[in-house]
Amino acid sequence: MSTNIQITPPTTTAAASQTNWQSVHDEVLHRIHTRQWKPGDLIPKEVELAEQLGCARATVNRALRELANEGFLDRRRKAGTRVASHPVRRAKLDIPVIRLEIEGRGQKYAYGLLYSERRTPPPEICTNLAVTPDSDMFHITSLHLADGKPYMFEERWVSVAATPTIAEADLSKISANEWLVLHAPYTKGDISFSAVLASETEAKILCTHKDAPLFLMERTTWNGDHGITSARLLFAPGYRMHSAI
Amino acid sequence: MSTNIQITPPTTTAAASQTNWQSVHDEVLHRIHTRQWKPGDLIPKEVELAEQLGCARATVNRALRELANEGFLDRRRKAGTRVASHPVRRAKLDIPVIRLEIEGRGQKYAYGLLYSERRTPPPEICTNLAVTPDSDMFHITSLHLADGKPYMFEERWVSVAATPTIAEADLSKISANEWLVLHAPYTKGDISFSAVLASETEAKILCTHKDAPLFLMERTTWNGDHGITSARLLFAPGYRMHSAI
DNA sequence: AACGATAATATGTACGTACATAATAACTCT
DNA sequence: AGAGTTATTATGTACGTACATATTATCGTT
Repeated sequence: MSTNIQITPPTTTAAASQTNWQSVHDEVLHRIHTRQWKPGDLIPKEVELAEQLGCARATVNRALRELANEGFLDRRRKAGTRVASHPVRRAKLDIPVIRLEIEGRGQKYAYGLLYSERRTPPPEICTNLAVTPDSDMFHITSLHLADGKPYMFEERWVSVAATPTIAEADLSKISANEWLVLHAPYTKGDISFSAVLASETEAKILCTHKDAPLFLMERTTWNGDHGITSARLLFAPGYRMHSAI
Repeated sequence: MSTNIQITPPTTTAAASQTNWQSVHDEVLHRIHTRQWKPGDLIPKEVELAEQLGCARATVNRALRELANEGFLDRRRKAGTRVASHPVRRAKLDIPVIRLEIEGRGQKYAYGLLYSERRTPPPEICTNLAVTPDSDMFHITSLHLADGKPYMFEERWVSVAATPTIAEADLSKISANEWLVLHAPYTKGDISFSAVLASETEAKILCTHKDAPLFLMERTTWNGDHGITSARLLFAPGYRMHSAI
């Protein structure tokens, strides 16, 4: 089986591109972009590509696996690899702790606890987190500010059963969000985004007017079957969430 | 031929799990979740973990690499691997072709071209896509419907230079969005989300009232240094975008 | 003490081999 | 022909070895 002639001692030479998985990745992507391989097309099998490009199958495998993750390829055993026919674009949303998001833009972060009470949850939270109506929970509302201006208004329910130590946390110093990130790991969660109108109260808190358009992020997190927290994050008018594709 | 003699899990736990990268992944995640390894902690090096878990370093490497991608670990050569101290949650947003999104929910999709003109772009599009004011472009607005009800209103500029064949596309049959996905691959793009109020016209088109809160998605895509298209997608009230974490 | 060169080291990658798995294709039996 | 079984095949994974690379740690030299 004919070695591909691996060229030379790979040392030293600033050889343009040795055949690494990244270059295979780029080459395949290039062929897709230039439409040599069109959506739906079956591309050569790993062994063939490896031979063509002069590298090991493992290397091709790595490259194609990444491309499949990124949504450019569809791969199935035995059936082979084809260019995704409906290129689902996969945007990666990094959702940082709000403090870091603000500080990352060079603004000054501040945080204020508005309200905190230990009480039983309302019905919609029960269904949301799958807890009983007599559960021991914290209800917390707080405001996050950037450069002194209201940035995000947070309303949150936290299950004490799921995170017993929260009773000891000083939530006037650290935001519930941030505390939870550090102390209450979760196994799954979901997040949704929508647009809503500001209520009278919300408007007052965010220093805007009633019926202003607000960006709303709703998050629920779980640890196994245990609902941990459910949060409603309302961003001040003008907020934009963005991401590269 | 030849039955491979499955070498059954010899020692270790009766756990049905063989040591594959997935199980290493889960085990590490478990240790993070149970706070055996806390945010900021340095975890054992790959060779040690491999020994502990009875597998090859490559297997551990694969598992840890995935965990780093998911944002749970920070890895640096020589410095080792530590639990991410500010767990950035990485939500994967799949942004499908709108038709598939609607059909995927079992609703009936319909599409109407409202307006299409070949003309030069306004200033904000020029800066947006880095094209000259005398560029040859298409300006297209259209409406996407789910079960006969307005779902999303699309306003889009497409550079003819970047996608010559669009002149031949029948945009009353296929949406510009979908046509572009199939015929104009891009190398990079960005996307942003915000909340806005419906203008008079927008309200009429989306069958809602003026000043209704609308979810706005703005997308720009590029092929290399070539701006391809810039779109403004306005979703009817009630729209929610969601994602798992 | 400051600085620069050098060694040490954990992760990153490449490769070849071997086997596992899923899905299809081919075949057999009724 | 239809149903069930077996063979085939492309991807998926595991492993050991070897080497690359980015940092950090160490050691001299000034």
